[in-house]
Amino acid sequence: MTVSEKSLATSGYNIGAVERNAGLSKDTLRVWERRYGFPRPIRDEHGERMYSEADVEKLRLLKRLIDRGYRPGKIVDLPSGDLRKLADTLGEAETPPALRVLIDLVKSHRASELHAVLAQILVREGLERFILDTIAPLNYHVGVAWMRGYIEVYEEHLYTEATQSLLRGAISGIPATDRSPRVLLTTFPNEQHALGILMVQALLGGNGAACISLGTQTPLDDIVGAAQGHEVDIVALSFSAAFSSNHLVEGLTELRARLPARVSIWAGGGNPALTRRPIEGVSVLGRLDEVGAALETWRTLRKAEARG
Amino acid sequence: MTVSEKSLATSGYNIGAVERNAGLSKDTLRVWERRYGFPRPIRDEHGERMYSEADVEKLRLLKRLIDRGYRPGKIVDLPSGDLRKLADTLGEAETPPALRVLIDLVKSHRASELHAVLAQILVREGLERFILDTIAPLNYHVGVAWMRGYIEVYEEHLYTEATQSLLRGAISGIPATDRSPRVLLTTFPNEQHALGILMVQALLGGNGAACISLGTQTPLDDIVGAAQGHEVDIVALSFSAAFSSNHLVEGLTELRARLPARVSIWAGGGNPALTRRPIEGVSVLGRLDEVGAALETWRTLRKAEARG
DNA sequence: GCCTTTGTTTGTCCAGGACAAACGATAACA
DNA sequence: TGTTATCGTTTGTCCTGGACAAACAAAGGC
Repeated sequence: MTVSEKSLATSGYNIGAVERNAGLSKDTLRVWERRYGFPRPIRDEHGERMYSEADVEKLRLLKRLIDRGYRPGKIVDLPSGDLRKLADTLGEAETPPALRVLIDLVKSHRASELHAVLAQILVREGLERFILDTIAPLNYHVGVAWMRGYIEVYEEHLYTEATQSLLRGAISGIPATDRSPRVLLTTFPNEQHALGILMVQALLGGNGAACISLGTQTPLDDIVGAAQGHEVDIVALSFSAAFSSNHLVEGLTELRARLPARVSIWAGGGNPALTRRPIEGVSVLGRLDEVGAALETWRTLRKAEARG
Repeated sequence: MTVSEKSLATSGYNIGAVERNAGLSKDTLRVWERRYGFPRPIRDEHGERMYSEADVEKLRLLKRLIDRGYRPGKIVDLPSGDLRKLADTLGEAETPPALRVLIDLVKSHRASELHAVLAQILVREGLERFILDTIAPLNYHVGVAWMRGYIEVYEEHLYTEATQSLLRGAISGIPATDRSPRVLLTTFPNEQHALGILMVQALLGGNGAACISLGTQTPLDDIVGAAQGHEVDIVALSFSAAFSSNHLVEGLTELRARLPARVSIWAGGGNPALTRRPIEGVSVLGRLDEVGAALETWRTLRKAEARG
């Protein structure tokens, strides 16, 4: 009898299955049981934990709230209903009707229609306005909708796919250039959100910079290696709200120390740590619409240096 | 002293980093140390394991060989050199000159040139042949080159970006359809490789199937939810060689149990566990060129069912 | 030959202790 | 008033060493 057959037969989850399903490590699950008394799964004939469907459901809710800043000790004793209400009241901003229509397309699983409508907007408004006025705010509101439980994880995945597809299509339409600056785009390990660097790549490419994207999750060593190998002028990194603030500060500080001074570092994205305290030698792009200006500034400065 | 400063100073990996890097669980790493005496990492000032670069390197080699059917106890004592020789004889095929040229472009950081050459091949050969004859074998050989240390992580990232960009561009050019089957494409959590599902999406889309991609790393629950929400006929999953064999079998078994019988499951990718033992109710696509045939088979069967 | 049984290997689970990093509150300072 | 240090609390990850089921290999019986 295999493990999964066993868990199916008794209709419960073993600790490994819960780790996969709820996204909480085995160590965490055991230590929560010890400290908070939840979850307290029944044991099978060999003393191994068997979690119920309700346990896993509540663990998922807890994980969602903790990701948004709640602390386990404060909410672990609340019943599932209260947790659900809490998740509902999290998002504050009203969604504008134009975006609401798009989110409803996501919600009703009309993937191809969503893609078509977005493509239409892209053609009508042009790449830059499309990103600044549609995709960036839409990202935010999809995030809010997800947090409220209004859309499911898989619906958010669907949205991300559609957007990525459009952006990559638009980027590949930008003619290659050797104009400076050369910009390396990526994220640190554990940062999975690719949309940030795609948007920046599109904006920079549209302004004639030479972009080299490494996708997400490049180890620090390799960022340094790539910056040297490709002889870039700027390393641009994106940080979503979920990324650990400390890792952000430590990572950027270490990167700054290891890159030659002539290579600029740009950091952007929705992470609050970016606006908390400046990091020496790192430029923070608070919003996407600052990208164009930052590029102009860089070119002006470099020209002045060349002259002086 | 922070984690990254610490890791910078002593230049080692903690056990969590090794788990991510070599794909062996913490439990496994500890029990190997207890049983085989390898790896025997030094300890930091708090008694925590600090693995060396060489340890991680050898662990990666071991993992690769074990995935191919070798048993830990038999090979763990061999020196890295012998393991490498063993691994070399596994990846039997010589890299054909045509692919060699492409890999050398990766190696010499000529990103735009690589993109241009690939785009040329795509136009000349058509999407299906491009994928089957160029991208699929190239993927394999880039993987081998990385394993042998011939190319760096960031060079592999660069290759992945170029390929993704081309494939997504091609996919977005495929007109939307409502022809059956409806196929949901994604990967399990911890499986980050997106190229597998992109290639399948391109092949299926080219054959008139309606594809819905969720990107990578969709939790099991959400795969089930998406399959229902989108009313799909087939759920297609991709598994790279690095994905844990145990999680693969358990995950697929659980998914099979939770999806209605009328929904087919297709599994593909380079993971050796797929070809080791069949999983009931799961179709394994050993190679990409089986996708077309599998699609035909599905349509024939469905037509027969409708008649009978 | 093939199927069952028995022995060995191997990965995952367990308990309960420890501690660094993250967090939050309070105090000191500009 | 607002911003930076200090200190206690919370929380996740790591530790040890034991146990055992599942996977695998080898030997036995039909």
